[in-house]
Amino acid sequence: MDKKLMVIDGNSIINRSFYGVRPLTTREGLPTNAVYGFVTTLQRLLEEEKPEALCVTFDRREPTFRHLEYEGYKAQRKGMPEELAAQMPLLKEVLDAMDIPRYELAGYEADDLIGTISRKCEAAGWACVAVTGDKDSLQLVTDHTKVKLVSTRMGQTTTRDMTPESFREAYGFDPIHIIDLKALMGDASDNIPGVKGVGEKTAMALVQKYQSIDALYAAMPEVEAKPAAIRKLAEGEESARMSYHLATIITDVPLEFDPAENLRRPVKPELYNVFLRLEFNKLIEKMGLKAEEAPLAEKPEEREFTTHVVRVTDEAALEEVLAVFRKADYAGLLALPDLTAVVADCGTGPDSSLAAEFDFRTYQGDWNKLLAALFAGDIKKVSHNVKDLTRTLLENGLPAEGFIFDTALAGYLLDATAGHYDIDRLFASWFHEELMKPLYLDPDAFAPLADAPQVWASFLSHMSAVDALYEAMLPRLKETGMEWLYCNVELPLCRVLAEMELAGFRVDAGALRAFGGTLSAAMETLEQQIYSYAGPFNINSPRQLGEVLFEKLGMPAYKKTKTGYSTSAEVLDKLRGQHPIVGEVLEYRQYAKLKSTYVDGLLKVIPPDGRVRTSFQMTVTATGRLSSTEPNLQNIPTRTELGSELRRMFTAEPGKVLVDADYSQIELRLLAHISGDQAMQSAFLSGEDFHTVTAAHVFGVPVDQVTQNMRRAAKAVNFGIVYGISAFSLSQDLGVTVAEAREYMEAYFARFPGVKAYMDGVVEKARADGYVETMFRRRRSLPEIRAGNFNTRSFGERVALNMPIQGAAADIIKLAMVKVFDRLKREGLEAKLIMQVHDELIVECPAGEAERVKALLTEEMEGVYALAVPLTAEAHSGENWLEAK
DNA sequence: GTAATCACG
DNA sequence: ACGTACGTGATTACT
Repeated sequence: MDKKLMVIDGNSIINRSFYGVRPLTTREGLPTNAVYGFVTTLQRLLEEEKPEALCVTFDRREPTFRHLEYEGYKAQRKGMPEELAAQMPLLKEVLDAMDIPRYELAGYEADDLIGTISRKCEAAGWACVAVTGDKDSLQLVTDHTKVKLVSTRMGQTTTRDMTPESFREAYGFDPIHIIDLKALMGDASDNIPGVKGVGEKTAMALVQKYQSIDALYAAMPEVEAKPAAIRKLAEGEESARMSYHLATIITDVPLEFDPAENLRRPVKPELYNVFLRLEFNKLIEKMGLKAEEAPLAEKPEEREFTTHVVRVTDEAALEEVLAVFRKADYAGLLALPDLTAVVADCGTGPDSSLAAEFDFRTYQGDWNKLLAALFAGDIKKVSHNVKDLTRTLLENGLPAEGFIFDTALAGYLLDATAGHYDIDRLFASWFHEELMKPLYLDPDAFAPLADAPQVWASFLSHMSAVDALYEAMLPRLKETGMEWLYCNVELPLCRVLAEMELAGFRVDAGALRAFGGTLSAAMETLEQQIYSYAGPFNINSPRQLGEVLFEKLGMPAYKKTKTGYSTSAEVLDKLRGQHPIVGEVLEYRQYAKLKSTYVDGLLKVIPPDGRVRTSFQMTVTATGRLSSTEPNLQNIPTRTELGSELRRMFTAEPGKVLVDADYSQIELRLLAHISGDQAMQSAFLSGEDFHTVTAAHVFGVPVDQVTQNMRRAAKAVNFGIVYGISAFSLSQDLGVTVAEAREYMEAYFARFPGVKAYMDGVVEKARADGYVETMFRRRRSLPEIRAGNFNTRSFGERVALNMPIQGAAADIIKLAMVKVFDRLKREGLEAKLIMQVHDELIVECPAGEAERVKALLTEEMEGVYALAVPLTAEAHSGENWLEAK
C-alpha cells in the first residue's frame, strides 16, 4: 500500500463550517464557530483516512490569473462575512499550533495548489486524498488521487469519496471530462459562461456521448442533439473554449512540495493556549491538552507576594484570623457543601494576604460557633453560589449574613448564555489560565487519612480564583450598567430563594397515591382497548406508535421528525375522526404523563415532613427567569381539568392557607410601556379586556361587537408580538392562511404604530450592539443576529424582540419577591413566600393573616415599579393551590 | 447521551 | 427561497 497524503481545501472547509455550525463566540464576542467546525471536521477526517501526511491550502486574496484573463471570473462572489473573515487568522494560528503545514501562493487558488500537490504526490509514489466541497476538483480524480466531497445539510456534515469508479457511476464519463462539462454548462458561482443556452441536462448528455469538447466540435455539425442545441453549440464555441480554460485546474503551480515533508507531527504545546483563548474547552479535554509547563523564572511580572496560610485549630487562633477578616475590605470564602471544611482569605497589605483553613475534623473548639462567626454580618464575604450556601447554613440554624458578591451570579449576569459557571470554567474564560482540579469536592477528599496537601491547595487556589474573579467582574458589572440589578435584585434574591427552598411546599401524598391509582386503572382499560385494534405494542414509544398508526392502520402522516413519523398531540388531533384508536392514544398519553411525571415523580421526592423542596436555579435561563428543578414545581398542570386536580394536592399546613397572587398580562403591559405606543397604553388604561380592545382596534369595530373569533385572533397576535412574530407561525396558530395572518399583522401594526417602530428599533439596535437588554439593563448577548444564515439570523431577531420583554417581567417579579420577603419579615408576619412561577407568587400563612397578606402581596407586586400603564396583580387564598388560583 | 413528547409561563 | 413562534425541565425510549 502506498503512503497517503491528505490535502484539505482550507477555504472550502472553513466556509462550510461557518454556515453549518451554530454561532459560537468567546465570552468577549470573538466568533469561533467556523474554526471549531474546522477542527472537529479535521479530527473526523483523520480518524476516517488515517493519512501519513497532511496539509492545508488557502486562497490568497490577490486576484488570480483567471481574474486577469477574464474580468467576469468569480465576479458574482461576495466578500466573506466579517464574522468569517475574523476567523481566518485564528484558523491559521490553530493549524500552526497543530504543526500542520499550510500552503498558499499569490495568484493561485486553493484548487490549483491541491491539483499540483496531488500530482506531486503521485510522482513521488504517494496516494492523495483531496478534501473539499468544490465539485470542480473532481477533475483531479485518478487511480492514486481520490476526492472527498464534503457537504453540509441541516447542520450535518457528510462526506462522499469519489474514486474513478464512483465518479463514472455517478456521471457516466471519466473524471477529467468534468472540465468539458463545465465548458459547456458553465458555472454560475464562478461566473464561467459555458455555452449560452446549454444547461446541465444537455451538457451531461453530450459529454457522455463525446467525452470532450474537442471530439464534440470535431463531430460538428453531425452531433446527436436537437437542432436548436446544435446551433447554440456552434455559436458558443469560442465561449466554450474559454470556459474550458477557466475550468481547468492548474497542476503545475511553481510550488516546492515533497509529501515526505508533510508527515503528521505531534501538536505543539501552544495549542493548549490557543484553544483556551478560543474557549474550546471540550476539545482541550478530548485531545488531552495540558497547560504548558513554563519555567517559573520566565513568568512575567513575577511579583513578591506572600500568602500566609494558617490552619485554624483552636479558638485563640480563630479569634486572631477573625479580627483580620473583620477589618478587611472583603474576604474570599469557600465552604464544602456539608460545611465540614472552609477556606477564607483576605488581603493584609499591598503584597501580602492571609489564608485560613478550617477543618471540622481537626478543630478543637466548637465548630458551630466557628461557622456562626464566619457567616456573621461583620465579615464581608465574596463567595460562589451564595444561594446554595445560604440554604445549607440556614438548614443548620446558622447565620448567613454579609455576602457582598457571588462570582457565579456575576458570571451569569455578564454572560447569560454561557451555560456553566463553575469556578474553574469562569477562571479559564476570564483569565485564559487553567486552575487546579477541584480535588476538595471529592467526597473522600477530607477523610482523616486523605488530608493531602494537594486537596487543600486546590481548595485555596479556587478561593483565590474567586477573589480574582470578583476584582475583574465588579468593574464589568459597573461598565455594563448591571450593578444596580446585581445589588438590588440578584444578590438579595439568594436569601429569599434559600428560604423558599427550605420552606418547601406541602404535598398530600395520600391523595396523590389515590389519584395515581385512578390513573393506572384508566390506563389499563385504554391499553386493552388500543391493543384490540393493533395487537400489543409499547404505546409510550413514538416509533412503535408511528408504525401502528401510519403503517398498520394506514393513516396519513402529516408531519415527520428527524427519525420517523411525528406522533405529537398536534398531529394526532387532526386524525381524531379517522379511527377510535387516536382519541384513546391521546387520552392514554395524558394519563401516562400525569402518572409518571407528576404522581410518581412527586411521590419520589416527598420527605417524611410532607413538604417538597424544589431547587431554584438562578443561572440557567437566557432571559433572566428562574427555573425550578428536582422537582420542577413551575410546570404543575393547570390547563386541563384533570391535570389541575394535581394542584388540589399542593396544600397549606392545617390551620394555614395559601395566598396566590399573579400579575395580569405583565408581558403585554411591558410591551405597551417599552414601546410607548399610545393606542396600546390607552387600551390598558380603558379597563376593558385587553384582547377585546385589541380586536376592536384591529378589526375596526366597537368593543361590544367583537366576536369570540376576533378576540381569539387578536390574542394570538398579541402573543405572537411578544415572541417575535412571523406570519407563518401566526397562521399555524390560528389555522388561517398565511395571507390572512399577514393581514391581521398589518392591521395590528397600522393600529399600534409605536409597537412596529419599537420592533424595528430593537432589532436594529441589537444588530449594532450584538446584544439586547431589559429596561433594568439585564443583558443577553446575541451573536446570532449578525449571522449570514437566514434561520439563525431570524432566530436572533425573534430573541431580540422577546428577551427585553420576558426579561423585564423576570426582573420585576424578582424585585417584587425581594420586597415582599422583606416586608413580611418587617411586619412580623408568620407568612412565608414559598413559590414563584414566573408571574405568580405563593405565600403560605396562618388563616388569620390571609387578608393582610393578600393586600401586602398586591401592593408590593403592583408598586414595585411604575410603568406607563397600571401593573396589576390579583390575589386569592385557599386551602390548596387549585382553590387559591 | 439524544430525541421526542408534553407539562408550565 | 429560505422554515418559524419566546423561555424552561422531566420522563421515556433507544442508540
